[in-house]
Amino acid sequence: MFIELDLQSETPIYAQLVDQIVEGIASGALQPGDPLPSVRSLGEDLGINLHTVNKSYNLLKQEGFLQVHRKKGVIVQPDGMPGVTDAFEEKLRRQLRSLAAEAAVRGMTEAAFTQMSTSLYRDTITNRGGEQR
Amino acid sequence: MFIELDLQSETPIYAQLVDQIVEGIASGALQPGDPLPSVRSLGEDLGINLHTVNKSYNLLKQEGFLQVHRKKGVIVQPDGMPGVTDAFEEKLRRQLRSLAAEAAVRGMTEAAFTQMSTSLYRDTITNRGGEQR
Amino acid sequence: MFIELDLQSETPIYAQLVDQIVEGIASGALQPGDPLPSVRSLGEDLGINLHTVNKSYNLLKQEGFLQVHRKKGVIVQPDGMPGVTDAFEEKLRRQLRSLAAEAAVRGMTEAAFTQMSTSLYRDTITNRGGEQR
Amino acid sequence: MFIELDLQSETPIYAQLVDQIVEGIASGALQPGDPLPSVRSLGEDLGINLHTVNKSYNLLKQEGFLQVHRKKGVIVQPDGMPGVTDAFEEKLRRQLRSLAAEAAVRGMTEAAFTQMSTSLYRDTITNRGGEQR
DNA sequence: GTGGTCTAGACCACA
DNA sequence: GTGGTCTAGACCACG
Repeated sequence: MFIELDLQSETPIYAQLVDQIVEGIASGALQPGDPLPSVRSLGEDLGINLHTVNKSYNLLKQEGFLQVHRKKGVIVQPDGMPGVTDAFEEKLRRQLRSLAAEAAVRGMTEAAFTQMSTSLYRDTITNRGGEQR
Repeated sequence: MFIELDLQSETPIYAQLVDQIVEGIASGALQPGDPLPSVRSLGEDLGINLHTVNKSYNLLKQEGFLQVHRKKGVIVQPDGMPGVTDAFEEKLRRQLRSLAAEAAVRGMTEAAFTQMSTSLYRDTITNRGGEQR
Repeated sequence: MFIELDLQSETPIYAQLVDQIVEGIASGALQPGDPLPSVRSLGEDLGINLHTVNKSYNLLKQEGFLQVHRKKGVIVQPDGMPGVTDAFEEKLRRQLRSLAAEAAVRGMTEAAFTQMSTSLYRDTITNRGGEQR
Repeated sequence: MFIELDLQSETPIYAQLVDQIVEGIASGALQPGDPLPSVRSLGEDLGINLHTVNKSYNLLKQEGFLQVHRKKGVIVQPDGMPGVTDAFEEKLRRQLRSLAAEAAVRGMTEAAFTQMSTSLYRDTITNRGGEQR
């Protein structure tokens, strides 16, 4: 597994898990249709409570990133990922604004900020072979 | 006052306040040396408890954005804002990575993501006379 | 518990608690990785409010002496204590200078002052097996 | 005047003033019998409230470091400084213990700590020509 | 059950 | 009147 959790972090474990799975999909490490470990086995692997894993899976299902199949178990959404919803754009705006403001106050230039955003975007999709829409 | 809080939001009130003050500094609405309202009056204005305001002020003091002056009360840091610390860069990286990943998965292009980052950065510093690029 | 508070003292309770915990770590009574009581139980034990305990814990967390672990609760920093930071050296200097000055004015000799410093340093690390000199 | 105040400091202004005057006496800059500025003029010089100066002077009078003469005004104690009282020794112990503990935890050696104490003691009495009891 | 957050009301030191 | 401290009681997210 490519998942790393920081138990000292302020961000809840379930949220870290959600993030890492999304990053896994973005990078191509997880392809549409790919199966995910069962709640129980992943919980064991990571040394965390299975309720926590469950919470992450449920959130990702609600968002449309995962599907829960009665037979195949939990798999990565095979029928196309959800697009840019209003809710997401709103969240993106809010967080970017906050980060940009602090960056500006700390003297980070626009160029540096933009550069960082771009390079982090690129990093996340490294393994996808550029089949970017 | 230019501060707007969403009391229903899941992000803590004190964190929203912190953000808004930082954005105020970034935009130039709050200049170095400017006094901030007392915890009591701001709390009253915003309809929140003074302890909540206090928590925000203290966080900003720790970060070096505010000073508690024995005569002037709470003021915006007059002696130069803190630079880009390791801690901030780390936070920036972590959050940008997470946002970029979800954006990519949802089909937002690199150009769109970069564009959004840049424009939000610009928005935050509109009132500052562009003495930062 | 080895903690004694003087509720009548002019030094805030939370500061006394901070001191005592640091002394506990120095003496070896608290080892890296050791769990601390929950804010509730310690508060009850000491007859103080849990928020006061919380404040102490948070200060110690900021300084890097404690960690808030999502599974183990609050524990003594297991990954190496913070070193001699500029801020600490500054504080040390300021306080020692003040104490030394008053001691000198009151006729305490350099030898007596030095002797007292040394012996108090030794006292604090008695139980640590001398792996620090 | 050799007095410097830090209005951003956590230590109250009156306490800083007390400290600096004691250090002045320790260093010999203020000799027994020397007059101190009036409450009013010192307050003006330092840009602080005269009540604050008053508080400092009163504390120092209580401790026996100053005398208030009806004619000469405020002067440095000419009839011998107060010795090492129980209260002072207690205060000294408490603060040194606290500092020593934190120093030890941060990895400062006994030698370094002792060295620092000694050198700060020496610094305070530099200008006194060694007429140390 | 844990820490985090928020509210509320009170006292005090400080300036 | 200001911030700092302490107490108290409540709700919530987390695991």
